[in-house]
Amino acid sequence: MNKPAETARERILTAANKLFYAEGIRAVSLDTIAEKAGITKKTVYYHFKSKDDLIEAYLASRDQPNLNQFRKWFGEAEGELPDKVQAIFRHIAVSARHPKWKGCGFLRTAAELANMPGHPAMKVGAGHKKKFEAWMTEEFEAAGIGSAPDLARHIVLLLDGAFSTILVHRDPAYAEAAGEAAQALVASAMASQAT
Amino acid sequence: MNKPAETARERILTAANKLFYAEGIRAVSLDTIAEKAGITKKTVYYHFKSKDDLIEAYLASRDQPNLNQFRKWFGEAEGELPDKVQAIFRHIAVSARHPKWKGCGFLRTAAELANMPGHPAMKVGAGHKKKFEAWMTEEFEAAGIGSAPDLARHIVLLLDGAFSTILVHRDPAYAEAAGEAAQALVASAMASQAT
DNA sequence: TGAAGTATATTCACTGGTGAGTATACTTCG
DNA sequence: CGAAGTATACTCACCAGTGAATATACTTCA
Repeated sequence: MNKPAETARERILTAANKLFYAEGIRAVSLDTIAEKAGITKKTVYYHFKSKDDLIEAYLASRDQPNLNQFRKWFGEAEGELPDKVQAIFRHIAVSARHPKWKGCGFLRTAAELANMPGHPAMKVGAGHKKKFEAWMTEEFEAAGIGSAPDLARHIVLLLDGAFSTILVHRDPAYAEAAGEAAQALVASAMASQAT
Repeated sequence: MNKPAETARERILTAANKLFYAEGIRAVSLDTIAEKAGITKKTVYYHFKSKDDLIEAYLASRDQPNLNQFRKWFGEAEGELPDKVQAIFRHIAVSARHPKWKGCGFLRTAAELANMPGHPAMKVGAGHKKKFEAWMTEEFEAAGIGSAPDLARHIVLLLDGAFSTILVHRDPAYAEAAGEAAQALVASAMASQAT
């Protein structure tokens, strides 16, 4: 009945999350992950077929938590729709000030695996981004915006642009700028929509 | 009087360009680069202090060519300022259809080196992106747009967003969408500017 | 002029270390 | 018992970087 708090599999995933995100996919060995999880490499291979399999599981484990985070930022924001969208970017700017922030794990993994388009982790990453875009589309449709899919895509572009440029310049101001552009685009789409 | 066409150093850089861009920084060994360049690894170390040094040189060698490409696309485009900006995105969409296209080398390198913010290659990458932003600012200022720096930054965000999302989804349509958003932002900035 | 010296450029063969993945044996508990 | 889970100890390939030697070309000065 005593809870060891975490199974071996969970400890592996926790360690993989931290290390893959902090250092990058190819920079981290399974030896390092096993050591951090407090088990041996063979146990990693018992729970995961290969390193690629673990990479996929790492991204899959971030899918829902990340989406929920965005939903929370959006939902709890004050103001109208444009402000709620902008709030997402404001929160990213805040996150990006933490020293451990290293951009978007999905985007960075996609960059590292660019030469393996069929990699299962790439599909998880693409699925994650699609879900975000679909959610934005829903929100815009609910607000009666006609060009909801186009607008959602523009927001996605600004969001991923913010992740990338902040990482290059180490300057969260790019998230603020993206938030302003997003706010303007949403406001403009609402204005051109007769009520 | 016979021309050996390329020095060893140039051959190394050419090989590094192709391999680093195609496979990623950490995925490519100096053995592979040396082999592709038709020389010995030790010769690589004669011309470059370390792998990190070669990575830096690789990015530096892409700085001007990439900027010139953007300038050419912009300069040769028909139409007004918004259309010229949009043309950049249209050309990216075309490029992204080539099978060898793997996104922006600067962005992907930044993603791989996210855990080494002080890496010299990161500075080269940041400098490259800053130059693009500065050039856009100039163009907008020349057109009499008051908020030129803000607008330039928004274009940068859309551009890097396009690079990232195309890579994730393997879908050049994101460049078209970004181009439309960029076109709209520029047109809007021009409209709100009294002539 | 030409021999001796020096800088440039390159090779072969190697090292110490790490990487992914595995063969086999031990443990623990239903 | 026997299956699930874990450990020890290993293989084999690769990788960043180096030591020692060599070839080539450019000085310098007797």
